[in-house]
Amino acid sequence: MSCEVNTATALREAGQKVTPQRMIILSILRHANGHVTASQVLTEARQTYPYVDASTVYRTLAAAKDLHLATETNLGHSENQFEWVGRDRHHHMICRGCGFVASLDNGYLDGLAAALLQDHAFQADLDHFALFGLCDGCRRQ
Amino acid sequence: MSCEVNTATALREAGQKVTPQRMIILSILRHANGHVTASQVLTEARQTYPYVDASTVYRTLAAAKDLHLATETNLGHSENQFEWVGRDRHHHMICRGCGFVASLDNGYLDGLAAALLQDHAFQADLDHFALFGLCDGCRRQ
DNA sequence: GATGTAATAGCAATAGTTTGCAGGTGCCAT
DNA sequence: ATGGCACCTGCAAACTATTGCTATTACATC
Repeated sequence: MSCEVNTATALREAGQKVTPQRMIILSILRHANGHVTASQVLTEARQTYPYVDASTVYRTLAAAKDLHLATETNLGHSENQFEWVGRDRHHHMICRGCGFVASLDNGYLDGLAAALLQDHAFQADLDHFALFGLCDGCRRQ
Repeated sequence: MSCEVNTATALREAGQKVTPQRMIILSILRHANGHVTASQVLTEARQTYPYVDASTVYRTLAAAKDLHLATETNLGHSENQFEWVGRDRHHHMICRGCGFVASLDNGYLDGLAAALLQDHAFQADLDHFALFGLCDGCRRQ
């Protein structure tokens, strides 16, 4: 089963429709291999299908986020970053001193998710977190 | 020592300047007792000092965030929420189904912060987190 | 294959946020 | 008290994101 079919099925199962625009947008996201901004997605989508609107990109990305197909993260810039949720769930540590971004394994938040579910019956979406702070170098200063 | 003096000292120690606008903005934030949006701060600030600009509010709030005097959080609406960092640090669980917001004690993230510091020498700012997910009611549906 | 319905796309308007710049101001050192 | 410098402010413009509306389209059902 190709990934396109997966995407389409996920949309349909949520009672949403599969449209060319959505498939283009989500395909771009999936093949981006990393973070992309909404405007990057828009620019690229228009190369295939010139009349894609920005609002469609935002709405599609928001829908994908709700379905856990994608994540939206503010990495400290003005534009939010979107990323396909693949097999390698991870988080980010972002140094507020030097801007350095490091990845963080999912395991660190598993315990938190379990505790929230047990104590508060709250099922947290801990797909992709941006943790701001200070890296070793900046902390010593 | 009054809180105004604390605020002014914190600014100065960071090499920043104490101006009327900044003191008004931060005073509003401090006495808001909860979340406020940038535009609420702006509106209120103008009652004291009519020519405060929105950009000044944003810049001041960003500066306060860097100094850990305030937090900025996206609670799922289009406007970000700002809050004074007082003694009662807390986090939020936000249901993506019904929008319900619940508070979460700081303790849940202490372990995470300690682990990050030990394993990655990264000092995370876990002042105020927004955790999205599903509440008990919405999860059962 | 035709049909009805609910969801989506595009457009335009609006809202929220950030940035560049020129002039003004706080504050440290003298 | 004064001078100088770095920082801050307000303005305007650019940019990012959201929303209402109408026409269109996907797709389940017949």
